[in-house]
Amino acid sequence: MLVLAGPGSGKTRVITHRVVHLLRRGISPSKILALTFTNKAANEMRCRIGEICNERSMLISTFHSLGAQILRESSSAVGYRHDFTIYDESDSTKIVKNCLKEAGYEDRGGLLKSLRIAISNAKNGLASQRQNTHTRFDSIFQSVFNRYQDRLKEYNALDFDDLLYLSVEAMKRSEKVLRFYQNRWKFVLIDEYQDTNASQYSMTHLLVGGHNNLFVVGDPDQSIYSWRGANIANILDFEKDYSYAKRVTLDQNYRSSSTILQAANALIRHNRAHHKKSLWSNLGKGEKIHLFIAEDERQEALFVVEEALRQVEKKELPLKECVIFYRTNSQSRLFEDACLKSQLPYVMFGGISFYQRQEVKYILALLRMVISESDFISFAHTVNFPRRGIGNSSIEKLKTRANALSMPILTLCREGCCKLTRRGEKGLKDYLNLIDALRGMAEERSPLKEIIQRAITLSGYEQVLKEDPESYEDRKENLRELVNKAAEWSKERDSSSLSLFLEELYLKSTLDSTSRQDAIRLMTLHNGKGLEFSLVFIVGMEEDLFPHINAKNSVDTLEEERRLCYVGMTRAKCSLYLTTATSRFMWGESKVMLPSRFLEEVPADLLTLVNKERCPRTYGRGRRDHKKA
DNA sequence: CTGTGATGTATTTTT
DNA sequence: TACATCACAG
Repeated sequence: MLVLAGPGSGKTRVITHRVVHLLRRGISPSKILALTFTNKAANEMRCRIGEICNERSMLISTFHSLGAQILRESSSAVGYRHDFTIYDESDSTKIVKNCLKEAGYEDRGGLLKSLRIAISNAKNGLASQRQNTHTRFDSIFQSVFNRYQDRLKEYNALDFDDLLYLSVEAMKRSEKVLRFYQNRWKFVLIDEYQDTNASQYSMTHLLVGGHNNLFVVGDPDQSIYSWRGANIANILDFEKDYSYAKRVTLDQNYRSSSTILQAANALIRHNRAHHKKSLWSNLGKGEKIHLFIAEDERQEALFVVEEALRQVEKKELPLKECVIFYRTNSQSRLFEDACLKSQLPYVMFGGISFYQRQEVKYILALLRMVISESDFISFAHTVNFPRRGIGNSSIEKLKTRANALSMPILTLCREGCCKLTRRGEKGLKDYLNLIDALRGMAEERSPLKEIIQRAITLSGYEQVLKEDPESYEDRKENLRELVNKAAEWSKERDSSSLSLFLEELYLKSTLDSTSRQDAIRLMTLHNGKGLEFSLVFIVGMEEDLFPHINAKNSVDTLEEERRLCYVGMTRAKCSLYLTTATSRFMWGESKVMLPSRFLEEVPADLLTLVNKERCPRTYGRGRRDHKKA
């Protein structure tokens, strides 16, 4: 069954109710699998199902978590041990960097970044089917890619893409594995199907192979992840792939005023091939869409924050009903500052996620060394911090040696035959003692909370933090939060398994303790998908920022920007503000900005200019009343 | 090995 | 801007 569902038409509701329906019909919850793309979405679904029928034992998971689970159970089919570590983007980038160096190339002209992307694409497109054209890039790619894969294996680690790619491989290579999973889940439901990439598509196809009992929900007009491999054809061709599929279209919107929907419809109509469905609602016209034109980015931020406060008071809304959407993370700082200045409580989503903060990352890397003997990246991250006299050249020496003897890095260190400086030898011994002490605790099944607390103190990290009083409290607070999270997690799962805890943390981009706080939300447009708010600001509506300059050289990417704008607008229930600045400080200099074409694409009669009197000289609406400077 | 300061360089979106 | 890398001194 294919459900094509526009924004606000009750997509998630459809899935939750289908699950509930299955349960009521007596289907065992363990036979049901629901897949989402984000943990946030998975949690929400879990809660909503729980509210209705108090049944929590079915698997509701992201594709990546499912991949991890499959590989924990069946990784031997693809030649991996089951106790692998999962590397995030920054970990794998470090490896690529090393490989590039080893292969004898310099990272100039963004080569590193292109390689990262090429590697990811090769895995996501499944089967590294890059044609072997003999360009320079291809030869570099081949040698780096091979090294990269070797390193991952050596470190007993998988990157994010491997979680999908290798679980597909496992099912392809082993009939037994395939059968096992096909029998395990007899009902598969997928949310946001338009975001599936080739790996996810194959995974789905394989999983439902035995029964074809598949229920997907999605909206081609909300596809905003093609840059990470999502393929819109997966949803458009659904009826070809599954010839007897039924299709249902949901086009009544229960969220937004008709003005907002009209605007969004008009916008998306500028795409060549948007799915022909027009949203409608019977919630009334509501207010016009507000347009604010600021002189510069600071005025923009100030206006947005003040206006948010005004509206929230006037309409007696809770603060969390209000969101500020921006295109790039770098814009977030402006709004953070403005919120601080106006003493407006805020929560920022995305950005530097919790576990990527250096203090958290350090402790997590240390903990990973507790479970892994071969995780070189975490080793390099922790071995000389605090300073133990083991600098880059020593680490390099250890790495080459481990590689030559094909021995896990820690095992090598224990052998103690590496001819370091006297200080280095001593430092390394201290480090090993630290790891072993923590291992001892883990083996005795000490509570997670205590292991982590011990890691913080015993490593001497706390002392190091104190040296920078400026940031001490913040960092300490983050670590405290990590400890709390661990305690909470243990209690919830009734488990004190360090490895399970780490895995879950690494697959999570955020720590969702903030989700209930009553504060205004700051996030990128991408982060907003699936959410709704009474009061929405979309800021930085300027050419080259939104649509982003990098997206402007092809129609496909430009249309994706437009879909992103569509997603943003349709988050709004009753008030929508679009703001733009005529000049903006970027790359160290002030630049004159032109209003986004998306503003022109919204019918003028749906808009109202907020600040006619304050900025009389600037841009008016439409070509006709565009003032000449 | 470690710390400092100069110099260069690249700036989308994320599981 | 702001982050990474490099050269150099201690």
